[in-house]
Amino acid sequence: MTDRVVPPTARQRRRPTKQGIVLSEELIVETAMRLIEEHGAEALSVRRLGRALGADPSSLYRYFRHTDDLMLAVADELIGRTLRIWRPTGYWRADLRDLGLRMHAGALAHPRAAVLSSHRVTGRDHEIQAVETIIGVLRDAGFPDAEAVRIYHAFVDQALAFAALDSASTALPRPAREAEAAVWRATYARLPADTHPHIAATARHLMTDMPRSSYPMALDLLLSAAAARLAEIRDGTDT
Amino acid sequence: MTDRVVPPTARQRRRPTKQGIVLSEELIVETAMRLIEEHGAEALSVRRLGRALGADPSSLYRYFRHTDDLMLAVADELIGRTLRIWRPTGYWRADLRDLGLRMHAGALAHPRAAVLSSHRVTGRDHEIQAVETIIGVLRDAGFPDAEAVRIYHAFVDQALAFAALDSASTALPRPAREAEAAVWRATYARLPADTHPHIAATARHLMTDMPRSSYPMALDLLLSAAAARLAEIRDGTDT
DNA sequence: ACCTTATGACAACACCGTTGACCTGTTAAC
DNA sequence: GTTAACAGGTCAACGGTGTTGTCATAAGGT
Repeated sequence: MTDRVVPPTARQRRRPTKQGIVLSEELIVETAMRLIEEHGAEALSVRRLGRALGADPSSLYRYFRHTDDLMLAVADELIGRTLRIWRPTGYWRADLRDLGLRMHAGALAHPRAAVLSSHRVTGRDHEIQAVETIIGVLRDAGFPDAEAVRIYHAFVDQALAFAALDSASTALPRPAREAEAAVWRATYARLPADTHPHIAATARHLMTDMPRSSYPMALDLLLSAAAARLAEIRDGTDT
Repeated sequence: MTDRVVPPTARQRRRPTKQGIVLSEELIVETAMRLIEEHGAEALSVRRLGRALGADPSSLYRYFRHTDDLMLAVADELIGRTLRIWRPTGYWRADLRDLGLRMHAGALAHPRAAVLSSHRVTGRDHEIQAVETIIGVLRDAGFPDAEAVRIYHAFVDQALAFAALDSASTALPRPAREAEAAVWRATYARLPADTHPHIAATARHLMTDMPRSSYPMALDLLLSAAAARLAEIRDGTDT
């Protein structure tokens, strides 16, 4: 290995693969996202990606230092796509609710990117734009700076965290999912009321609620708590 | 492969490994947890676990059908340990806050178990006990059944989701973590106010808040939203 | 003492990420 | 045009992974 690492943006001398395709960072990221969306997150490997691109796996290391680097590029593209289809209305709570649901939906297919982008800073364009936008919504709504940052942080992490969590269950093959439901019925729905009164009393609700994602509920709770804080702040300031 | 699968609880004929140790489900789970806690979640592999136990890796498949099965056993043991050191005081909000923090802390070292236990039902003792306990706290506080289940679900998933998310950053080696902080300083702290006014205005807060886990904030938001709902419910019922 | 069989061991399969060495087409300079 | 440099694609290998088919043997019941 001489340098191998990535020359940044200006590549010249692009030579086509044996199979005739010309690599580029965008093409690689697009192909990776397509593979993930079509065959699930765990179906992405450097070798499979190389095969899909018609290139030797090791070629990709001319563009990304490791797989994490590639996933960070995927994450930034994901942020970009999400922001692009989001239209703020000016009502902060509705806007954040919409954005949260969109982030969750987008990240659901890309859990690895979601986890990475929560603790790695890419410093890429889309990421910066997202931070600016969300903090802007909160500050414009009237949250003081420190509070805006804390709510921003909880909001983003919650969307990403639930997406990563929920992706594990949506990735489960259908028969396995039905097996899970069967365990619920076989175990929890049959616990006697004298040893497990609370489960027995709520078994009906458990069986309908547990197979669904709890993210919408968690999001609404977060937003209404934020609204309550904002009301307090306004009262305290105005009066 | 004849049957291989797991004979349930009653094993007879236990024969020691070549290195003289006698396997058992508990010993395997304990050893797995020890390995994870000592060397990180990604350090656990069937082969390493076998080595640590003084057994051939394939022997473990007499006790667990796949790695997920093992992780589910780890998850149940984790729930057990967490519940065991938790002492409810009777104040639902304080109790749930304490439990949430403990679950988060416990699962932080076992992210894979956390993710699995959120969407796979083990039906094991500790899991059942945890469900009964938490729903009990909520119902005793006065939440109606449907609401208690929804809040339970959001509460548990939030603790597990943030644990899985946060574990990725705590697992990061120290130099890498410092590199992240450097990116924050180099990129976000220097964005000019005319193009990125909100980031510029809050840069100071971002730099102190972002490296920390947002789970405590998210937990408090969830609990205060729940408290507000409870107050509404009580008012609506009483008056 | 024998027979059955549960259970541990072995070897193999098909993957994985990553890297050092090599080779060649493209480009820029002459 | 010719040539020389080198970016970037390719090859082969390393050391890992989960998992399974087959075999051998010690433990337990009779």
